[in-house]
Amino acid sequence: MTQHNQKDETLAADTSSHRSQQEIRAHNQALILAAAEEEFVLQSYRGATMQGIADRAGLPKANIHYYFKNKKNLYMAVLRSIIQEWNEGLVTMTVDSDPKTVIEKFVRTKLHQAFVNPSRHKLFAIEVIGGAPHLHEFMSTTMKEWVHDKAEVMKAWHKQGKIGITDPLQLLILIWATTQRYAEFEIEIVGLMDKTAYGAEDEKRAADFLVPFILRGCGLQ
Amino acid sequence: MTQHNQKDETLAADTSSHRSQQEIRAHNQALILAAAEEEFVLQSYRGATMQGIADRAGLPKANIHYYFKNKKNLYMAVLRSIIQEWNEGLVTMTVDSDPKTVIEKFVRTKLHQAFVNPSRHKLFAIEVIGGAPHLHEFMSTTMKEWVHDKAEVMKAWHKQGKIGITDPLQLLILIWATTQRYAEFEIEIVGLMDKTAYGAEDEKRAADFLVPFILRGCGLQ
DNA sequence: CTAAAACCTGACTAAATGGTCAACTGTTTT
DNA sequence: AAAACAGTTGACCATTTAGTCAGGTTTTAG
Repeated sequence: MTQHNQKDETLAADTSSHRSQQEIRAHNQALILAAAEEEFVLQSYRGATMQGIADRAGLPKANIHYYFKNKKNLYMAVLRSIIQEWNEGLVTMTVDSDPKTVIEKFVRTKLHQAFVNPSRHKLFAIEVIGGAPHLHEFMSTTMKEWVHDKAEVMKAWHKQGKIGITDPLQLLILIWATTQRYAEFEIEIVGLMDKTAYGAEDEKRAADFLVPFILRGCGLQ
Repeated sequence: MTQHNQKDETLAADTSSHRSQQEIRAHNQALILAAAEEEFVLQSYRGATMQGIADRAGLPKANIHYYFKNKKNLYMAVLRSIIQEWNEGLVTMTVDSDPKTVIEKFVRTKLHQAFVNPSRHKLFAIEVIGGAPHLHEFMSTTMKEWVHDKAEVMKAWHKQGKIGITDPLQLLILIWATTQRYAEFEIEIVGLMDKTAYGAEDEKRAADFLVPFILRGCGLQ
């Protein structure tokens, strides 16, 4: 509303001894977004309260409303940052790429994202499971294009005899399912391993299993 | 609203021309549980309202409270019915079983459950993603025992050279992830296939991809 | 230095919602 | 038949919570 005023205007120069308004704004928005992400995951949209988010961010509730018009607005902002990360994690994949290399890289990237930032994957999952009411646009444009594009590449690979997969969509679903699972079902998996949280070795353990398994499944080993 | 005509009312002994109280009770409880399941999936625990569940069941709100003490009670009842189904879908798996047969059966069973009753899988997933606050007991007893039991069997298979898997837990995670994904992410998957709902052929398409892929991954083909 | 702009926040309000209850109707038992 | 019991429901209440706002403080620009 009243907060789309000055944006960068200085970028580097800041000689003030106090925190500039830009810094404050950036800092607080990041603080709120992080708090909101956690709260929305733990409590889901309706269960999360603005007061809870405020407490987690260490700010008064009215301040949350100062930066984000309303709850929905804040939720959308969190989703937007997740989509942004999703876009960054994309592997380049062309007809001339080596399937084994590309698929291994893709699996490892997605798996790493899952272990590094499980909250985001959980939130995304909850949104999709609940019917993706706020993600329709993203899923029917960006994501669909990407999927169809990659499916074409994989079909070409198959024609060249480079890969044993005839239904690329199913493979993409499988890779997403298996990698993201470690984030989404963190509590269950950690519990089954008699731990309380993932250790550094768990991503490796997952990758050591998953990468060869999937390559074998694709007939690439 | 008032169209709950009597159904069979024949069951065994019922000479009355009206519905017996037992029938009424069973009927209404089932009605409410089904409505609650949908509502809890779509809105998540806090988002679901007793009024919403009542509307979906075609009953006045106070009637929901007559059958289920409170919201939590109702939610737990829904979870309990899900766990019951989970227990029924278990494949018998011993050291002497044939890995290929057992794994294929397991995958097909889980996949079928996912396509037949996606709502339940969605609800279970939301619960786990949100930290499984109501499933701790189930996960730390029944489920853990089952997993450790099957892991032992698979380790024995590996020692006998019957299977190329050294980390059975990872395999179980993968099978659950890939099969349940079709239920949990129904909206996304259906959207990517340019449909609005699964058709009869989609379970087959998933099975035709998944079963050979997983068997290959296990080195069983 | 000063005025404007941006930031901050305690106190308040309106709406939503879980849960209760008393009065009622229909069924079962004796 | 009639008492006892089970099911039904509109009206009500207490609590929670998103969102507002007026008046404050701090930063920035001229």
